Parts: sequence; C-alpha cells; structure tokens
Amino acid sequence: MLQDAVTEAIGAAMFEELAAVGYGKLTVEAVAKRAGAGKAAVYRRWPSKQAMVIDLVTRVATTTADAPDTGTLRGDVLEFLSAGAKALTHPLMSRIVPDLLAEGSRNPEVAAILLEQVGGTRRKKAAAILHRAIQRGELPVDTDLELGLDFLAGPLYWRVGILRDPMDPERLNHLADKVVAAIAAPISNVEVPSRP
Amino acid sequence: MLQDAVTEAIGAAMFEELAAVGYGKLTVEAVAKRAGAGKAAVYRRWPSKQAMVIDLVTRVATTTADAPDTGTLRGDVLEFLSAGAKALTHPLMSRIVPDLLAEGSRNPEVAAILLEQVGGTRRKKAAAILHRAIQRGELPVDTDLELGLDFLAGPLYWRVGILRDPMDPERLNHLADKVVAAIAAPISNVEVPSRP
DNA sequence: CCGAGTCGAGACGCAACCGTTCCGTCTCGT
DNA sequence: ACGAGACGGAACGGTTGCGTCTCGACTCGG
Repeated sequence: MLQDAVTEAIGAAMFEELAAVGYGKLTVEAVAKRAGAGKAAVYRRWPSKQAMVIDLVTRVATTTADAPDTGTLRGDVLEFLSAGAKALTHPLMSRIVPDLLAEGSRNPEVAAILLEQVGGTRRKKAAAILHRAIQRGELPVDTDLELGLDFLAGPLYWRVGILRDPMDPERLNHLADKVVAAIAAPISNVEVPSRP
Repeated sequence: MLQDAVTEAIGAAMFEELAAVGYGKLTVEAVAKRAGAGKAAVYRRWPSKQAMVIDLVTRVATTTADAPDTGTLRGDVLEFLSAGAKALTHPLMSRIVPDLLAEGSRNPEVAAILLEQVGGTRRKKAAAILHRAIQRGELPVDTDLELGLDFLAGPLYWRVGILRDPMDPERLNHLADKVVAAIAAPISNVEVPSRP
C-alpha cells in the first residue's frame, strides 16, 4: 500500500501521534521522531502537516472494503454493526475518529475527506443493505433511507465511539434487533405545530 | 450566574475560542485578548487552562434543567429529542461538544466532567422517561435501559452533531417514532456463535 | 566504483505561547 | 479623601514548533 519503509514508518507514527495528542496538537517533529526519521523526510513527501494527514487518512479510508449479503436485513445489519464496532474498538481508531470528526467542524478540507472518503464508503454499504431489504420485501418501498442510515451509525457510534463502552456479541445482537425495528417502524401522521 | 463582568467576559471568550480553534489549540492569550482582558485576570481566577475549561464547562452544564412529562412515551421522547436538537444546533455548542468529547478520550479530567456533569444530567432525564413509560405499561418491565439510552442519544447526535444536518420538526417527529419503536422492540433469541 | 539521491540528525531564524511580573489607571469601601 | 486591590496592557525569559537548510553516512543503478 505504501511505497517504501520510510513512508510507512511515518504513516504509522502519524496515526499514533494523532491518537495520542489529537489533530490540533499534532506536530511534524513528534511524528518524525516517533518514526525514527528526520523532519526533511516528512517535508520531502508532503508540503504541510495538513496535507500529510489528509493524504494518509485518505489512503486507509479507501482501503476498507467488503459488502456482506447474508440474505436477511437483520443479518446484514448485524454484520454491518459488527464491522463498525470492531473498527471503533481499535485503540487507535477509537481516539482518531472522534478527533477528526470534531476537527472537521472547523476545517473544511478535513471535513470533505471524512464525508467523501470515509463516510461515503460506509454510507454506500449501508444504503445497499437497505435497498436489498426493500427488494426482498422486508422493508416498505417508501422507507426513509436517511433516517435508516442514522440508526445504522448513531447508536453504535454513541456507545462505542463516545462513551467507550465495549460491545460484546450479545449486546450487538440486541442492538441489531432494535436497529431493524427502528428502520422498519412506520411513521405516524402527526401534525407539526406551526409556530407563528 | 457569573460573579462579575470580567469573569463573564472571559467565560464567553473562552467558549468562542473553544469553538474557533478547539481545546488542543486553545490559548490563554487568545482568550484574554478576545475578552479584552489581561492574562493576569485569567490566572488570578484559575491556575491553568484546563482548570478554566473544566470550571466554566461545569457551570453551563449544570445550568440545564427541566424534565417534561407529556403523559406518553412518544411525547416525552419527542420533547427530549427536540431539546437535544436545539442544543446541538447552537453554533457554539455544535463545535464545542464534539471537540470536548474527543478530548475526553485522552484527558481523564475532561472525560470525568463530561460523563458526570453533562452526560449525567441528560442521562437522568432519559432514564426517567423510560421509567415513567414502564410504569404506564407502555414498555415491558425488562426493557433494556442501556440500549434505550443509546437510541435516545445516538441517532440525533450522529446527524446533528457529526453530519451537521439540520433537524426540522417533521424529521424530529419521524425520528421520535423510530426511537420509540427501537426502545420497545423485543429481543430475539439468537445463539451467539462462540469463537474457539 | 562512483556519483546522484535519500537517509537521520539537528541547527537555523522566526513566531507563538507559556506563566510571571511590573506598570499606570480606575473603582471601590471606609 | 485615601489606600487596597483588581484592572488592561506590555514586557520578561524560557520553551516549543514551524519550515528550511546543511551535514556526513548509506544505498544503489549504471
């Protein structure tokens, strides 16, 4: 994936530093030192700290793959949640992901990478799961896909990514049940009160 | 709430800086300058940047109050989600909250404040909603409260806090329907595959 | 076997920020 | 009216990180 040993060492060091101190306090000096490299080796590859982060994050983000088709919505959802839980439990990822998401709120270039590369990949997989379920007849054709995607990502990210509570297989099974119920839940016809 | 005009100005400036540059790059100099105050005025009140942030965050966190009892689970949930959406839509909060949550993963003192003060307040309200629903008979007595809390917080935080998508009242209504469905959803008896 | 290019290491000037200290001013309570 | 104390502002020496640059050592293609 990475061209040579030095680039790989710098990449690994950058992610470790990113997890240790966060994007805001990330320094090129610390990355180089951790990689056992000189600062020149870094600047020979990227013009700035931000370019380095964006490039390396993009590489690992686009690496993820695989799309499960277990034959049932619940099976697909469980597979999707398990993969997400595993990723978010990774000691480096669990610190880096929330940090970059927060940085994205004030750094447009970082936000673009996260939404287009990282988010886009997972989003496509999630959308495919819902589409398959609709074609199977497991979900009504007018299912709200946007809300469905929120339920595929939100509760898991909240518990594992934010509260840092581990997710054992049993709990994942229960979560999958409830996520499926939420996605399949019909919408009540409630008048939205207008506020003059 | 705040003792005097200077302290209030420093507090406001700190939250603005926090939203602008994040916790990692927050500097006492910038806060003082934005507040139109000298650095000494800050150090006369708090011994360090971290103490300042923790103290000020604690103050605004413990300020929030009110617990709705609309008579139905769905009404309570909608009220809870609306309050959360409003808070997360606030231009300062929407940047500060994700940033502090990320910082909490590597700063135990910050994490403690967020969990005990901020999270604790909202958590109590959410737990009260579920308990009331159980007493009304709207939920079974063996409802999984932990998972329920995840659904009350996760999807909303994901969409509004992370993706920064606004939540109009109609969407909030739909979200409330699905959150209630998830909380009320029964758990299937699936054997958890053991991995030897 | 030799020169081009990269390597780790680190010094460079510059800028920012740390926490402290000292101004001269202004606002109180007495 | 006066003194205590907090005020905004600025400067202090020290530390850190920036991005550039130079060094001698190494590797490798020709």
